[in-house]
Amino acid sequence: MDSDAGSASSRSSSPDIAAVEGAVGGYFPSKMFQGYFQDGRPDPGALQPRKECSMAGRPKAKTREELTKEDLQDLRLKVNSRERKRMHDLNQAMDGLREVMPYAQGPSVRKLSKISTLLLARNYILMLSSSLDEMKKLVGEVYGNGGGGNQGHIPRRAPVAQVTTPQLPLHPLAQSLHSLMGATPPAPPTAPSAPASLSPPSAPGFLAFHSPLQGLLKDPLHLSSSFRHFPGMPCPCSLCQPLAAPTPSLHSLAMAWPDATLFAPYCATGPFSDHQSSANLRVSKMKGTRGHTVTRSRGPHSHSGAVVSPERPGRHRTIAAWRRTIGIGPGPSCL
DNA sequence: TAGGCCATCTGGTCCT
DNA sequence: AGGACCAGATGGCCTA
Repeated sequence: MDSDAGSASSRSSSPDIAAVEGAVGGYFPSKMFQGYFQDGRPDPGALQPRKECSMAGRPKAKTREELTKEDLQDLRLKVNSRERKRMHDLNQAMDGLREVMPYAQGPSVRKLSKISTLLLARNYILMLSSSLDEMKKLVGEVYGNGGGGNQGHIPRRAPVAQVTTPQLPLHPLAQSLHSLMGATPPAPPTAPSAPASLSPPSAPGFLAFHSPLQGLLKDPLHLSSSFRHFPGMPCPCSLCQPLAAPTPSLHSLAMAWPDATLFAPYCATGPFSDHQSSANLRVSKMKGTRGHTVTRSRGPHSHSGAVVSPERPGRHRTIAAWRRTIGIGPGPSCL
């Protein structure tokens, strides 16, 4: 019944999950890849002694033809176990990616599907890249033509949101930037900003989320104290209510729904272009059905049993259904 | 009930 | 030879 006979396999194709999780915030640091190469990859040196030992203490290994039915079964179980572990590691890496994605996370939120995670990650990277380029342009325009020897350094340490005060004529890009920054009200001088644990460590400041307190105050549904608020992400709080027409500006990047920005390429060309599941964002209110680790047998060959605790997906709700539930308007046409 | 998503098994291929 | 990787097949769970 136990198909996990090979669980003690010393080889792994995946990064050491403990090493990855031990990294700050579970983010994707170089540590991850260090862990991958140092801990996850096969270590010939570590294997060598065992091999020698086994060779010394045992008769010559059987050839394929010499393997008995039991031997073949054991081999098959070992292979199955390795494959299972490989897929589990892959899923854990996928979870690590989900953790840093700009999308609501919490016990009451359905996690992104694999394909959605990958597509969102891709578009998120593209969005950050374009935002960074725009930021560079903006900084260059603001400080590059001052001519008064101010080039090359920021004249004051105030946040950008304070730089763009009403007294100053705002460059259109600066206005967009201000809109972005304005999504997060200035914190009191002594009050700490949003906990770092709630922000992707590498996300630029202008992409930071609303503070948890603000989200709680603005969130009429009180979805969850751990509900993350991201600019541009589907969020029931009043700040995120306006639906902006999808334009390439920073402002729209901040205010548009993810399916209009991060998911736009997918909506246009992906398999979800037909109906409500376009964004394939699942939201669940079913506590207890998500994130649980259960043991069950599945698949046509589950005769071997002991299928290793796969994570069971909870109830699925498309983002369209989620919108209906929380009473916000329809999204872009792709939905 | 259909479709989407998922986990698992399995056999083949490639690499060390 | 053994392991990693891959893709196909299969069946379960869930939502619309």
